[in-house]
Amino acid sequence: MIIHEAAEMYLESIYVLSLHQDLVRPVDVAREMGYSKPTVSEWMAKLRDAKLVEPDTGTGLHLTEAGTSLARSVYERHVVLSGVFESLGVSPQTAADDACRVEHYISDETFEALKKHWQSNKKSIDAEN
Amino acid sequence: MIIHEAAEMYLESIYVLSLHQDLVRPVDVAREMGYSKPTVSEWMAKLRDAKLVEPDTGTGLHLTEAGTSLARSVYERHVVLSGVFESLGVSPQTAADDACRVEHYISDETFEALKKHWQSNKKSIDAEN
DNA sequence: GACATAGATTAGGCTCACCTAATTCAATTG
DNA sequence: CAATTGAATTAGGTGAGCCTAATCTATGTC
Repeated sequence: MIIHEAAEMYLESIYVLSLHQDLVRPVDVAREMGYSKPTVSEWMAKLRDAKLVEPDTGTGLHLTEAGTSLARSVYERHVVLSGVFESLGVSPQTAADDACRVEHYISDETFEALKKHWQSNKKSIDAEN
Repeated sequence: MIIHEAAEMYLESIYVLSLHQDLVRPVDVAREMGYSKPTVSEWMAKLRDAKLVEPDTGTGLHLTEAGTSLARSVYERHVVLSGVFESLGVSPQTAADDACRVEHYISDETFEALKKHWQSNKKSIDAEN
């Protein structure tokens, strides 16, 4: 399975929900993402086939190791990109919305460059205070 | 017609081709974008309906005023975003590829913030030399 | 133990943005 | 002027990613 924007969103959603609650069910993902339950159900099957979500255990959704690592890196992009945008003066809401789309489309090379730049920027701002 | 990524790409392609040649035909757009002629043909009809491309004049494709202004602003995003990425050390090819996708997904607010930052950065680099 | 309710899945359908194959149309050449 | 070639369009089709309606399953309540 080639991982596209949509798949990354489902993984990220499961991951983020799991940071706040210990039981993550398809219906929670559906609510969070604003999609119907059947849509989420289909996707969970695809993600299980792709070994990114554990086969049904009866205790909610669980990412596999591969799924976790993918979700984590998408989420890291989200955090860093929002941070970059906010540090340029963009409002938090807009920064988050834009990060949410851009996080799926940017290459590793560009992401790493932005991250590096942002981190050194943060350092120099921290140093000022 | 709500303008999506795809529509913006067709407009941008017509615009960019017209910078280099005086006759821009659907077949040129198809070659440039790597799509089939029927796909381009359909889209030209949609863009004509949306008053973004002039009704067939027999002298190739021409953007309307609205089409030109839209295409120009997408192209500006492309140029600025590539510039931002390259100024962070990203290779020109990757910077262009990423700009090509990101240009359609970023809000005005974030784009303007990036542009401003990039311009002031350029100035300070220029000042050093 | 029957019933209501919440969650999950199945079946079937829709739109979007692409495709190929076939056709039409116009210009160019033998 | 008939034949060829290149461009444009029409017709029909595909896959991705969503949807609703209906059904199945489990859980909690009287």
